[in-house]
Amino acid sequence: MATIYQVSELAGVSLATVSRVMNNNTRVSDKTKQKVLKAMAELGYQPNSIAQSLASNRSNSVGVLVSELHGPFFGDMMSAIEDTLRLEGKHTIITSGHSDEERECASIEFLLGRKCDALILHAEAVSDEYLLSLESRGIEFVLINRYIEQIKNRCIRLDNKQGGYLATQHLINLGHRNLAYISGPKWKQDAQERLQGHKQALADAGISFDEVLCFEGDYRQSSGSKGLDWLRAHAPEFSGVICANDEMASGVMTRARQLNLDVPSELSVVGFDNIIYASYLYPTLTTIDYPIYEMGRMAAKYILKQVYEKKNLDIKSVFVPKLKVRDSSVESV
Amino acid sequence: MATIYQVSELAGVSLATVSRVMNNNTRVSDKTKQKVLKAMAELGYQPNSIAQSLASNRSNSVGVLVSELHGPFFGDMMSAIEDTLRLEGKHTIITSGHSDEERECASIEFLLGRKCDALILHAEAVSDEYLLSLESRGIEFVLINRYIEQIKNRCIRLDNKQGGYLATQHLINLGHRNLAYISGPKWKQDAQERLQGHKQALADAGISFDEVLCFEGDYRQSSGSKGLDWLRAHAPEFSGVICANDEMASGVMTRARQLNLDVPSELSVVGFDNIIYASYLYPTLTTIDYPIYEMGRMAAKYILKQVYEKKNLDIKSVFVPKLKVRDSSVESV
DNA sequence: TTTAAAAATGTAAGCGCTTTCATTTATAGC
DNA sequence: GCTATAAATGAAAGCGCTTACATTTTTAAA
Repeated sequence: MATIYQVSELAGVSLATVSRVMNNNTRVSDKTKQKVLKAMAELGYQPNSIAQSLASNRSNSVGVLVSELHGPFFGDMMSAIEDTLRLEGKHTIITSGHSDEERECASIEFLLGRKCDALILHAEAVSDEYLLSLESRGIEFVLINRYIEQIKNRCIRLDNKQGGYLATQHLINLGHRNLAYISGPKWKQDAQERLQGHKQALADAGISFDEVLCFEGDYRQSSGSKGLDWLRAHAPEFSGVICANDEMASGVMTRARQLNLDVPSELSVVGFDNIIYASYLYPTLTTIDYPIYEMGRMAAKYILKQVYEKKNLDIKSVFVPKLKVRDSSVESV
Repeated sequence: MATIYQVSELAGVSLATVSRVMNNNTRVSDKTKQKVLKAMAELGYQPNSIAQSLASNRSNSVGVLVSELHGPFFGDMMSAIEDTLRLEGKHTIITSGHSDEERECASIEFLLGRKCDALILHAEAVSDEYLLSLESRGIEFVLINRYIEQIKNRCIRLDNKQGGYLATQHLINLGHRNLAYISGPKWKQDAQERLQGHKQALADAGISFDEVLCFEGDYRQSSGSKGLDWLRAHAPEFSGVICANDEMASGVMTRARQLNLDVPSELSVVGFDNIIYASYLYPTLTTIDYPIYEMGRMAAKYILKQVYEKKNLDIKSVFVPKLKVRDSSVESV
């Protein structure tokens, strides 16, 4: 592997000059520049990124923390981030935190140990204080799907409350009055917000919220099934159920089928996220679209702008959810 | 950020000694070791991984190439790899190649430029020659789901042919004689092998293979739907369809429903891969289990063994597919 | 004790770049 | 042609580690 030294020798210039043409910022005469470029091509020179990092104190890598590496939601998020960063020659180091405080923390420190220039975090379990402490440590980062007032400009988020509102309003508009809700884990911010939106929609329609119509799931398929069972056992009758994500909605539909409860004629189901296979389910799932790809892209842009000084990037921090009506919800009879 | 120099000063030893306790391989007396450890703790010292990499000519990072960052299949693969490598303090740089020769190539060179110690590749589009050239460049890598005779020990793969065989045999055993097949893109090795298995199973059952019962899809949901339409328009009657992956099978089921064709009573469907939501579909999908998580883990182990000299790791290169019977396939009437 | 071998520790030369500062060369106004 | 200034280039000092080799200390056999 050729080094900068060999290039400088072949081109008959100093190291500094070669370095300059590589980082084509400083003024180098066009003539020498061509000489250097020619030498580089001749030697098939590739700068050693490790050495660059050490000397410039910049690794050109950004660390990403997701909850899980699998799952359609995070897949889209990672895709968006990697696509965007790669175009600028930055690389993406991905870790998963499994929604666990300790593991999220360990992942973040791991990324920092790797000298990432910045972090993009989908951190669920770690405390606000910890995140704020990153800020005071001078670490560059951006949060996806989390809101902390003190650092709101670092938060790329969806208006989850509005999403919860839309989902519930949709069923109310279809004439449903008795609605069940399957929530995500209540310690998660997005779960809380979605539930708030649900309550608000009920209130605005003059329907009172009933605790017994609300089941706390864990965002996984199985807890949708479990939730439906629990609700049927404990709650008064209901004609529709709103789920805080699509996977639980899928669980509800699966279980409903086992119970010979027809979706949507006997039970309308609404999900949240609009993950790819929401439209593969039967019936296809009415849900709230979460523009995670766009948000991932935006997070990457934020970093490009703040850390890598790319100009002309408009940063938008709050995204608006949209109702996606499909076959799993119909008018109440 | 404390450096090794400050540690050495505080501990009253030389740089070399500090370095030695960090890489706790060489002999350092227990007494000095404790002194150094204490100094490190006191300073909150974290080694600079970039400097380590430069000095040791080892980045402790492994590059991973997948086709897509999203999708349940690659999600599991990445999970497995990251989980395994992280335990050893290695990090994972992920890129996607989108099944496109140029992009796969660019990704690989990108990873190499980042000085990855090794690569784990799910390369579909790049040529055998290119991959062989990596070998001769002295690059450490392992291939997932691809077989090249000359470097077979670097290939972690599933017996795709056997999988195709099992899927078809399953329907034959259920009494089906008229079977359609929806293949993946024929230029992909796994698609070819799966189709071979299908043909073999037909042959072993004394059924002749009919080109017109075989549709070439692109592994995506939509081409399953398209395939079903095409087959119904062009092929003789069939009571079962084997799909080269689950997504296309899902497409078939969706389209069948639209056509009022009942699965499984009028059409048995079998998929391949056993991705997570194969069991969420309705009816739940009979499929071939692809132990991608185990294979990802194995690829990572291969690297740990070959590149990072971890001992006591058994490497297994060929994995065996298993039939997973669910509700989408029944006896032929 | 004496001494040779083994164990522990230190010295210093890189790893391949970036970047500050000094020096040389070109440019232009007179 | 001669300066004053700007532009281009070069020299060299790091960045924070690892590691070959040299040196010192310990251990144990004679």
